[in-house]
Amino acid sequence: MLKLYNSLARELQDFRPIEPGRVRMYVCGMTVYDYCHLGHARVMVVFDMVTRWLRASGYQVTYVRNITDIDDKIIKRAGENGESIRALTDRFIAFMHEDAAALGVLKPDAEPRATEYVPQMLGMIGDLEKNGYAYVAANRDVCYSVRKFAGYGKLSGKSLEDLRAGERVDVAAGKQDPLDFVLWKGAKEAEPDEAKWPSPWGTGRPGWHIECSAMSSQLLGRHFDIHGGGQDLQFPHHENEIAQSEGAHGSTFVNYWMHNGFVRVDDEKMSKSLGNFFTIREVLKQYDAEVVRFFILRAHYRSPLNYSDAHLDDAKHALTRLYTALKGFDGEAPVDWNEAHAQRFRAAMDNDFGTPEAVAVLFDLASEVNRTGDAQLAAQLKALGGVLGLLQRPAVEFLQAAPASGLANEAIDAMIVARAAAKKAKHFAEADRIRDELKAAGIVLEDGPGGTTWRRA
RNA sequence: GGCGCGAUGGCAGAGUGGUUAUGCAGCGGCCUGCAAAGCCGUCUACGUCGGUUCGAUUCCGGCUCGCGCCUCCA
Repeated sequence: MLKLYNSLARELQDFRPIEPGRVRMYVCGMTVYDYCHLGHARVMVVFDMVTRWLRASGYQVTYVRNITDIDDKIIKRAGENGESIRALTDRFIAFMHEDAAALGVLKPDAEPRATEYVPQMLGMIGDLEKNGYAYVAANRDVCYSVRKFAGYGKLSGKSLEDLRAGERVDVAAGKQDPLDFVLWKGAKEAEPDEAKWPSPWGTGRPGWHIECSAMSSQLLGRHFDIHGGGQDLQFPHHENEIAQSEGAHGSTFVNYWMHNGFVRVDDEKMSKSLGNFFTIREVLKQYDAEVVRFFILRAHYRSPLNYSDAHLDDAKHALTRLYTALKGFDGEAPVDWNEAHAQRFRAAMDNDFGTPEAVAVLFDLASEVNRTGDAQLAAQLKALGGVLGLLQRPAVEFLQAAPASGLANEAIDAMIVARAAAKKAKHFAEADRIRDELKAAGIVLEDGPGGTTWRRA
């Protein structure tokens, strides 16, 4: 039985889908006006892992991850670049897909773009108005009246009073309550036509939160199983989603809320506003994408994850150990779930997606493979790694994966041949010289019974 | 100020009321021409003060420190 930590209840709960055998999950994706950074990588990898584990557990999963392609920052950036909003967002969606693919993230079942669901959002705002939750503010924005929604604060654990006490934002013109948020933003003269849609409340564009309420109910139904995203979305974004969806539909929105922890740099949250972020493609110039995925999965999804070169190097060495164990085995087989390691793996994953422990099982399995040379266990190792989206390449390909600049394979092979000749002639000084030369170039030699193999350090 | 999370060995990072996490790094040994890889063995732990208990790193409370949210942010 899968247990997961439900942010809404703030406790570990047994997972029971609404419909037996079927899971419907929605995750808040990216706002596409810039490259994805490591924080985005974490969300993508974490919920990819969740999807894979649910599927491995026999569920039929429908996974939706949205794309926010209209908001203040997008309008601003497109203006700065002198390009259309569509051109800007299309470009960064393509980059996002490249990054996701590199990290072994499978495509969600649907990736709705906000701009394609404006009619559904308007319908929902209409329902909210009808139900008494929405009002038109003095500045023509349509706002949500949080005090009308009895459950406001249930996800973030905040009360309206607490929130008001810490108020540090200027109250937008015309809001009845500082915490009210915008459902529909009235159009500004200076904004491009591309950012304007007609509506019963005048020309404008959607507020940020309404898209997720509209798209999730459209694609998954009004009531679905899991809603995920980064911890920073818990408040106000997800709190507002609940207020909108439950206010409009009058029924429960989501059963389980999952929030992944932040990626940090020097013990501080990596974020756009702090400017301390590394883009995925920046990191991938230096590290193999699978190392980055492994680095993310080696920590529990709710824990903070500190980024540094030293930690990535550590992850690389660790992953190298797993691939080294797999070297020389090319058999593949589906996971044998009756086998002892697989059972431990399952127990770890069923405990709130305990990937750190699941990865530890992989290492135990690797030791066993090294000790016994058992091909079946090697296949099991590869298959279990596959459940996490790891270890699927031929071992030699990973071990010899070439960095941007480095010695060509042919040159390495030639030097190994020369060294073998020197060794045969007992010219060990010459053999060692060649080995040292390769080592200086980042190539490590390993002499085995079947000859010499190499890998990149 | 309000709300919440966390503090584990040199580093990273799990977990558990009493028995080895795991990886990297270190040390000793085996293997090797010497190495590397691998194998065997091994050293560094559970912030602090109290409480509960036969027994607490694990449960409860105080304290200290760190982090997050309360503003766009995955």
